[in-house]
Amino acid sequence: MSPCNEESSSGSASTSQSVTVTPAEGSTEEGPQNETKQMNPDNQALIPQADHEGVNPSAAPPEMSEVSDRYSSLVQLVQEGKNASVTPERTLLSSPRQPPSLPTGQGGSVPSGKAEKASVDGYNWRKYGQKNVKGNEFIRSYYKCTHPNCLVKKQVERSLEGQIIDTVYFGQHDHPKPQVKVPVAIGIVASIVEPKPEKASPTVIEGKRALYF
DNA sequence: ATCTTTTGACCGATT
DNA sequence: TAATCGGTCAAAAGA
Repeated sequence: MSPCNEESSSGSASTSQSVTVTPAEGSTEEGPQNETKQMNPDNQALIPQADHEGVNPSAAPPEMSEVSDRYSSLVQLVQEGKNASVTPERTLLSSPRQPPSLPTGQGGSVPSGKAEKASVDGYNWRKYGQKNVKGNEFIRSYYKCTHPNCLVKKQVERSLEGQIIDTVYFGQHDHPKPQVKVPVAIGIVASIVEPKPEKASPTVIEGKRALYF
């Protein structure tokens, strides 16, 4: 019954994924250095952007060799034509010196306690795993959206210092952001639920694949 | 009582 | 074929 049946008890990530670089969702407040890579895990979540192949980052420039190997792998998968319905969205908070004091989770490593139930992206996440990757250089945390019918996942990669290196979203939410009760004063500054077309319009920004590092 | 985080183990993919 | 890496599961503990 669980909507998240994509991962059958056997490990291994769903392989289908297409790279679509989109503007960071929370970038509104995160800053210009954010990047959001989003990929769609497997089934629904994303609208097949068949017509977007033209802008597919698969055109990854050779110079991008500096890009994280993971991203390269993703691009590779896409190029191989694995599945065109995945949209990886990476949010790079890699500002080399992002003070670990952002509102929730995203900005600051939360070593313990509720990490980022409602992160800057406005959704609720549940952590289901953590791994040291890239030679223990980074700690990658795995989150799932807690919404009943939402298959969206995200990976948050942190450095050993706790700084967020990047955030990768898998899939798109097909539900509105959970209503967050905020003081009116704050509500004025930040509208929680924006009319932003979450999935209706797949923001595909090709030129934005610039990945940092 | 419920939900989330933590952590080790398992399994598949890749090299 | 074996080793390594990466992603997820599941039990336990804490809030």
